[in-house]
Amino acid sequence: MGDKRIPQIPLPTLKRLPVYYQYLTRQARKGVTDISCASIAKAMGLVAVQVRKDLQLTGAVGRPKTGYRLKELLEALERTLGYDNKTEMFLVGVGSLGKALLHYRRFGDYNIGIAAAFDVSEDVIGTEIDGKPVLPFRKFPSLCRRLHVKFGIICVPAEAAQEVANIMVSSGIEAIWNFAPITLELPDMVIVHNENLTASLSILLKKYKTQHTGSERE
Amino acid sequence: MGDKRIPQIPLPTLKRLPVYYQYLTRQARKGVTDISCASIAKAMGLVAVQVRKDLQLTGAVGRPKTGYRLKELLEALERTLGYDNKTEMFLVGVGSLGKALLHYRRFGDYNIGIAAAFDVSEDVIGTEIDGKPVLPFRKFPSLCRRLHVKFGIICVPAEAAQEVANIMVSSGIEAIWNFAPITLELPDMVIVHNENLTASLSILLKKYKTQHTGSERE
DNA sequence: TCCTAATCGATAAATATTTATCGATATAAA
DNA sequence: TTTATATCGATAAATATTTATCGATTAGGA
Repeated sequence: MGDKRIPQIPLPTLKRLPVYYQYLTRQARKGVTDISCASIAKAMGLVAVQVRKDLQLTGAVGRPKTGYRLKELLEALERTLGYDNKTEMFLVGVGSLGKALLHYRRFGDYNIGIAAAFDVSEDVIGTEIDGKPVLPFRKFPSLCRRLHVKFGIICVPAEAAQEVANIMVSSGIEAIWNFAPITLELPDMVIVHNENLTASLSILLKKYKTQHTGSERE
Repeated sequence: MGDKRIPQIPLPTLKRLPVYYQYLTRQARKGVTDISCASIAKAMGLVAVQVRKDLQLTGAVGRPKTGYRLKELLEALERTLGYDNKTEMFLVGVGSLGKALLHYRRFGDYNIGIAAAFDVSEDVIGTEIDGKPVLPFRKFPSLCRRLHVKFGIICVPAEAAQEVANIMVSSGIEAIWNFAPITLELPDMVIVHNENLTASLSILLKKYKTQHTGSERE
């Protein structure tokens, strides 16, 4: 079911790589030039072997006794994660969450930008948020095709999400970052990545209760 | 490293349970009364055995031929995920993301509420967002103790996150939902759940590139 | 009433991921 | 120059997770 193509990088590793990258960027800014798996692991609450195995998948090579050259390691991560090419996205749904994402500056660090936002509400159409124009959603298909945008962000309510996704895909979008708490039904070709904040908060809640009310009573 | 307590529910399952819950709630609203693993799996892009195994961990019991009684299943999930008790949270950092979370209505569906927000900026202190007061951060410790709030949300910039987390913990917070892109160093007792939006977007990017530029050239 | 088909629950197999171990090697100190 | 040691890379072991299989059971139709 869904995409059966074998990923070159296991998903658990892929989830950790960007976090390593963030940490390593900060270390580089502090002036660190060489770094070992052990120190990375310590900072991130992991074990060294795991970090080593993850980093091996980026093609980076370290050296005995001193570890990795930080600069080389960052470059390897950038190549692996695709930060070395500019990526433009279109966002749909300029509610409070959509606005928050439009304000987010950090995406730029990874060569990712939101080119424009779309909505159906007259209240926001015509405004600009952090320099990005908010356009009427009916213009999405033509603009998407014209600018060859392949990435979409869905920030509309759950009820509207499937329809927005359908229009996105028929307009040429090939990868969707979905903040609506529903499972989108789309062709297997389309990459969907769900960001389900409520579900995520729910995990925190359960982890807490597991630890504090002991094991399930039975 | 970190918490070594064995979780009763495997993390991958725990991540899926709230998503089942969301889907099942919608089905219930549509008037569905009985539901099978096969149909749930189909809707969510999973396989039936996996859904069955996940649901078994909630204690719900299904019946041959008809599947689960939806009402019973929802109750089992609510018990398992802790939605059956009210949870109050404090949020720190009322930037655009913090505001977006304060506006989020869906947390209420799970009996989770943000009781108040805190910031150091005079621009927001004293305002109300969706009925929740924004208070000066210096009042956090006393209020936190007084109201016995155990859950904190961190929406401040990365540079300030560790300090905010420290103050949270010393004020009695026991579980933190962290939106800052850094790994917090805190006592093992404290549950931390990271919501790293940039890292997450990065995963989408990589999945896309993996599928479209084929396998790593080598 | 009897038969068929759909479904669960349990067990087992397969696969994926994490963790341990160990030899080789380069750096830095003696 | 020699030696001690931190580290990597590779391989192997352990663990966790997903997927397959199969018997038992129940609803619904013949």
